[in-house]
Amino acid sequence: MASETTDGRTARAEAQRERRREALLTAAASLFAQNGFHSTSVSDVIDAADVSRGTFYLYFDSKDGLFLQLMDRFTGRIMEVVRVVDPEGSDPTGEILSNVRRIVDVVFDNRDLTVMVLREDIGLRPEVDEQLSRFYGFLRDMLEGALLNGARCGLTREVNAPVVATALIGAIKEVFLHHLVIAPEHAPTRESLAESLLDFGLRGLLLSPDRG
Amino acid sequence: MASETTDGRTARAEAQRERRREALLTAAASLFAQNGFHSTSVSDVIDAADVSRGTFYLYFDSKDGLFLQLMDRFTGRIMEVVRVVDPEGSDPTGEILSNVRRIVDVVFDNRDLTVMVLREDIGLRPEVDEQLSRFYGFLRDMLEGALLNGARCGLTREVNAPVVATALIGAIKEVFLHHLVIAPEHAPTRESLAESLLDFGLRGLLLSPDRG
Amino acid sequence: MASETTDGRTARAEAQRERRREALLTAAASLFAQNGFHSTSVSDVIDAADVSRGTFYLYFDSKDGLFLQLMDRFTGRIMEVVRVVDPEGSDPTGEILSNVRRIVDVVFDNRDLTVMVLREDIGLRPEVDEQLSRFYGFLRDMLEGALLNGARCGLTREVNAPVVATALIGAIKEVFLHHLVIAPEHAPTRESLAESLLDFGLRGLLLSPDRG
Amino acid sequence: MASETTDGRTARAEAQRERRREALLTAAASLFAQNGFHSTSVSDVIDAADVSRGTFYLYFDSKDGLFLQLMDRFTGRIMEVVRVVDPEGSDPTGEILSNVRRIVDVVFDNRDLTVMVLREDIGLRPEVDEQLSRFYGFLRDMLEGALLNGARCGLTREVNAPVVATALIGAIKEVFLHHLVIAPEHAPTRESLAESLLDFGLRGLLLSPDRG
DNA sequence: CATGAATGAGTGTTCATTCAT
DNA sequence: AATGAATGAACACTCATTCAT
Repeated sequence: MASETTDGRTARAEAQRERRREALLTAAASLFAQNGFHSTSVSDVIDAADVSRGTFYLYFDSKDGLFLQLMDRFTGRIMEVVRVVDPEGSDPTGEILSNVRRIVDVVFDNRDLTVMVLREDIGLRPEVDEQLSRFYGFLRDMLEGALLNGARCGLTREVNAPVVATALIGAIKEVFLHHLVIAPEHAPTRESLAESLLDFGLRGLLLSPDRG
Repeated sequence: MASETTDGRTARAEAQRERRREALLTAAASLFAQNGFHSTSVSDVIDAADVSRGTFYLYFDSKDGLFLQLMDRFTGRIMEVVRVVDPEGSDPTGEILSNVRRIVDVVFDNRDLTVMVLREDIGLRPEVDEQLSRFYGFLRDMLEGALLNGARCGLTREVNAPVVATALIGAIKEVFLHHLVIAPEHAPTRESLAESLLDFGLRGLLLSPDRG
Repeated sequence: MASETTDGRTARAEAQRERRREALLTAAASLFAQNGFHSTSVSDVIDAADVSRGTFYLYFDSKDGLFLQLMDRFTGRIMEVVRVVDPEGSDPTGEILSNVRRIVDVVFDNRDLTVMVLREDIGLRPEVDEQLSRFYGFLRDMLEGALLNGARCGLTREVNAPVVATALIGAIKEVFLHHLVIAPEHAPTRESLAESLLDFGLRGLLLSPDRG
Repeated sequence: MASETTDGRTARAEAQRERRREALLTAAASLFAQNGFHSTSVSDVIDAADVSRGTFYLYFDSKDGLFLQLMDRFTGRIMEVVRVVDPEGSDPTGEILSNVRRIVDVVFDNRDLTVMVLREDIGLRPEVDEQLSRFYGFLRDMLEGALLNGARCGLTREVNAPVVATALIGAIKEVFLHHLVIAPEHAPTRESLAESLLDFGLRGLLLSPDRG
């Protein structure tokens, strides 16, 4: 009985802890996305989450630590939904489209996280860098692999895979950033966005590749 | 004679001024590129330029003013070098390649400025925003115009011009950022970089455009 | 019990806060009185109050805000103590004397505040101005009203009320400033000061009013 | 001849010097009057006088030195026009009125200087203090003497001379300050101002001195 | 576990004064 | 004599982090 009560208490406390934690993360994501990391103070975050100053540091090591956890969430969710495409499978471009669609879904369902990460620059703080490098490295490897596979199977042209992979990542980032931050009022539907991205990436612009 | 002496003195003073100014701009560009705007203090800049605190404010209104001037330099140099492409001219893709080559030249000759600008986020400080918006707006207009013209002349496929223009800008930014910051040791030659960019942008990835 | 403990803690914390606050206000009043607003830096104040830099801004918005609060204290205490004089009452000059005595008391009990306010000039900082205007406006209205009432009842001569009210204020200010700052060693007693002020204000200098 | 030429040059140079000096003094008086000593920078002064930075320090030791010279001008002009009143002369109150009129004239003819001095507080900078003390001491002595003389001759009542002298000075200062700074639009004529001051000072407010 | 008062290093900026030309 | 570029100490203020309660 006593232990059950204690468990009950512990459970309630645990739930409370989780709620607080989530409140802080959500508030921070929103603020970081809206005003950037530097312009968001710990005060802003604890005010928005309605949590005391000291409590903040019970949940996170530092402002940087909070940011890293948020970034972790985002990169994790993206990496979860990206699947290796088998170029010799029955429908490789369909698989690519599925990947893009799933990414678009994660992005649209985590706007604040996305904007926050897209805004963060590489090369400034070591820990952030390390994580972002891992993330973009993962994406780049995925894309490079697909490009090489595609070329090997005669599906795609032979291209400078590292450059093109980087370019594709940049293209995707910019399109998302544009529609989430700069001109959110003109945001297309998820489906049309996914198709435009794919269309652009796969087919390029020339009417016939032989004319260039 | 007297006036010549005076002129000589004035000219020498003027030259000295210009040297100081340049020292400050160069030092600042390097620091902003390396550590970002927020992590670079005025103290860092004046230490690097070996100039006193007060002198800094003789040359620039504020830290923001300095940043804006640097950004101006970069955006100005890029915009100087981009020419409208006539899709009905004798060699439109050649003209595009020339544009890309000139941009690559400006970027490689102004690494610090490039990195500094590429790192700067839109949506945080109004004055910076305004200028960046103008810059990217200019690029986007240029690209959209080219896409529409190309489509009208039957040179390129009809695409969602705004999205594709945005994607192209992102692709270019990421490639530059990657080669200047993330993996400078793997930087390709200017020429191969220009060609890869063009190749990617114009031709896409699929072997035949009909296969998508 | 638990709540009592909590209350006790809260109360103790509250008292500590109030002590700090008072230390800052007192230190600042003394420094402002002695060296003036401009020559007193925030560093001076926090050194005198033995408080850290950040703590200062926990209690006051700004150096200006601190000054305004001090001014508020003084003007408030004076205005609390001034009563409208009924010229048709049984002893109007007695009531005036009471007012003067009460003012003298506030002044002598708040030397630093008095000196600080008397030294502050109108016409330089808007917020200070506003408050000083209200204060002197209050005094002027009081005096003008008394002069007009007095004249209506045949108690005083008809005078240029606005000018005379201003002159009386100046007279009082100068006398206080003189005795508090310039020659504090010759300071008369409160009583004799009050009487001299009144004597001067009410009766003027001529032996007989008919001789001027 | 040569010496005449030199003299001519010297004279011209001297005149030029004097003109510059005057330009600086005039500009400074205006700025000090309008914005106060602390809010007026050396830059403001040299801009207004159209003189270079270095030149300023050829004419004045420091910003403080400039202020002292201006104060000197004002106190000198006032002290020049104040004459000792002979209480046993044929028209002592007439002489007092003449004094007041002359002071009013100096004040109205040197508004900037007057405002500047009236705004300056005693007790902050030693050199300014010394001079202001001399000035107000002079006025006070003058007034105290007159009061004692007047009382001795049976012209005025016996009053607490030091207090009343101080009060009179304060009254005059406040009235001038009020009409020059706070409400210049309601400024009375010189004559009516002089009369109001005198009327107030000499006759006080009570209808009959016996009724108080 | 939760609190919020306290901290102090650090920020961008100003300005009276100096001095080489 | 005249200039104006250069100086650097000083300023008001911020904010991530700590810790006694």
